[in-house]
Amino acid sequence: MKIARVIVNKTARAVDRLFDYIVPEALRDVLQIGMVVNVPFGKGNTLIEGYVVDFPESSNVENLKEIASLLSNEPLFDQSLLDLIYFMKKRYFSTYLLALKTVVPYGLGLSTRQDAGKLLKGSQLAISQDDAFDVLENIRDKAPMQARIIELLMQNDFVANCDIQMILGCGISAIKSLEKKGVIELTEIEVFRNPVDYSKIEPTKALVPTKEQAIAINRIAKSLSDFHVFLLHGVTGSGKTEVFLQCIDMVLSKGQSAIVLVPEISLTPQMISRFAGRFGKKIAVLHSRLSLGERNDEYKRIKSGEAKVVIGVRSAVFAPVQNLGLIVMDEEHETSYKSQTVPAYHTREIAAVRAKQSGVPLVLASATPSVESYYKAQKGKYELLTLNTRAKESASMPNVQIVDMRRELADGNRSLFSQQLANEIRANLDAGRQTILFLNRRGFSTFISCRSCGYVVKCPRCNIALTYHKNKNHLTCHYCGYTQRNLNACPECSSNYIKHFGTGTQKVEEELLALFPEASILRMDLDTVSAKNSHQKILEQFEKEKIDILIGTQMVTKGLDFENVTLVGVLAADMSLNQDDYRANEKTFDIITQVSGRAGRGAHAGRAVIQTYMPENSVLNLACMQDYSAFYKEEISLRQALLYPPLCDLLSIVFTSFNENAATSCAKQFATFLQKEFKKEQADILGPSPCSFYKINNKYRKRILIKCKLNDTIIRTVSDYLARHYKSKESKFVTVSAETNPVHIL
DNA sequence: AGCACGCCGACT
DNA sequence: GTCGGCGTGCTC
Repeated sequence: MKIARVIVNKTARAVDRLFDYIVPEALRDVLQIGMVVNVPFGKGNTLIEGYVVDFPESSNVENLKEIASLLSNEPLFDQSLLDLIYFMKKRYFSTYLLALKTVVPYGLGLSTRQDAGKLLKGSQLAISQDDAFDVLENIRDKAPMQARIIELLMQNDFVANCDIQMILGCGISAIKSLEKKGVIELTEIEVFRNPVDYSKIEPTKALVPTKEQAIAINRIAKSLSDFHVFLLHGVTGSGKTEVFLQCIDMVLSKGQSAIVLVPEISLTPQMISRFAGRFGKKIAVLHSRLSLGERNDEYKRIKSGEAKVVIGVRSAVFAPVQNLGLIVMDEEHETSYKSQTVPAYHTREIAAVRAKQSGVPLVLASATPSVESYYKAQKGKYELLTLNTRAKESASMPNVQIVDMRRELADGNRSLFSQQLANEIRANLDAGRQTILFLNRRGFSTFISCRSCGYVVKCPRCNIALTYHKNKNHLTCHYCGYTQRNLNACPECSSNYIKHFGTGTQKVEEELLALFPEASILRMDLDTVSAKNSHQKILEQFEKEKIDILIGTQMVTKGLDFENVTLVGVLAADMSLNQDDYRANEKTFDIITQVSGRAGRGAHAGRAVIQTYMPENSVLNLACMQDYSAFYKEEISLRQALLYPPLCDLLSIVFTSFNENAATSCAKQFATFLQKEFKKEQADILGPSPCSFYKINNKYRKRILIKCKLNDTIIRTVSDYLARHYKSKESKFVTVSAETNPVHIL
């Protein structure tokens, strides 16, 4: 009797196990690991999807049920991706199913179709998720196909009509009748069609490498058939991309494939055309704006071996390439490489596992490497390759000045702009050059406070200061969306001195317009970058329409390369320096370096002005001098002294509950248990303490933070606890989640 | 997650 | 006496 072991398509942690089924006679020779089957499950023997992971000799379970049918002709994953699924389940405290769905995105096994045209017609829900649940219950029996369409739309905001028909095998009529009922609405959206427009691509040839580039290329070339991690540390403009291109070329000539990982924000048409120019139609592009059908098409091209160079964001690290020969990870320090949902994997770790599996090199690259990676390079775990000079000789490093804002205040200047920055902006306007103004901290909100009694207007659900939106004159909670009317008088002391406070990009824009009424100004922040492609459009507008000043948040720091920008202003460096996060220094160094690297890319000398209330701060000063290794030395000794990563791992365990006491007692119990359990381990157990955002959507959140070197014992102890918790009654009131090395400790 | 079993209150 | 509420427990 042949037995298949499967992961079942049930999200609950209670069924996070492998299940055995009898393989029917007809499938005995057909069934392979990675295939999708229908299996009877539970008391009602309802059919659900199962994913084959093993063919065990025997099973401990009696009365096995039989697989009902085969759903896919070819496997969704192979043994090495399966190993990755197991690795992720363990390392990131995930379930089998969530790990599987991360490695193998939805719909992969299904047939694909070609679609042409720039506008794609599709459907999206016209009702709320909650209402959708109600509708779902009402029509599930009467119109099962419509129910499945609603389910699909509840998981994906927008799905193209043709994709719905392809995935569910339905006709247009089911979609139309949902539209008639008002459950969905059909709209046309512009999608990133055929990711690459080859008609506009000019083929390019390899450039002659600089001395430093040649050394790096040769060194990587020598390790092409070994697992080896390189850290390519190259100053901005030093030509890292050319190094990748030439290494990939060598990989291709060996008949192998390469994966190139980039942060979402760097995956611009310019970036893509650079690879397309060199490798033509051998490239595949994977990013979040592809339609389901397009993603399927790209996966198919990758799987078949037609596409040999995969360029993509975080999730592209799972691309099912044939005969992997190299993985490149650009801007390796970027925090967007860390997933924020379960399994909260770090792309760098996954890339290392895959490179090791295939016995090929991994190249990490950055102008400001993460302290973790540089530490590993210092310890000899990674090999450091350095590019110190800019590839274009004409481009010089910018002149950076730090301005003391305390002095400005003492001199009676209470505006957001120091005298010096104002003068520089004026000079730039007169010279017809462009300026970028950078306000750290995304969405640093204009909160409302009373200057008479100190009362701050907060969200009644989340206890977070509400953000003032001037154009609508209302207050909004950026966590749960709670919105209320603006206040004229303080609810505490009735004073009229209740005003908005703090600095947002809107405020900067206002003050700037008052100072320079003739200047054309463009703002780029979360409010203006909401529509699809808008980020790119704003940048194009800035470049083409010769806008004088661009004001923005983090978004303006990346990938801008405009010849005519000769001045960059950082309005309040202190905001990022004073964040409550152990990486505040690292983030600040990164941002200031990137920002000052933006100026002076062309023939004209660039200037940067950094405004701060702590002008003597060494992080700021080292960033201005672009002295990474001095910064690293300082920072690593700090991390050493306080025991922070990379000298240990941080394990965050969050307890969430509607019942405050339940969250607290559950967290306390676990903390006590861990204290006992980890006596032999070198582990610091902090808390339980309230999360920085203690109350979100009426749920209370307590956290235990474990500082330790993650090892198998610690991982097992925590995941055993999670498993036990989800079997107990307590799990009904308290949800527990664990995350390794979170990016934000909120 | 779903589904069945089972043990209590309100009905023809 | 029975119908149905949802608390409890299991799923190869």
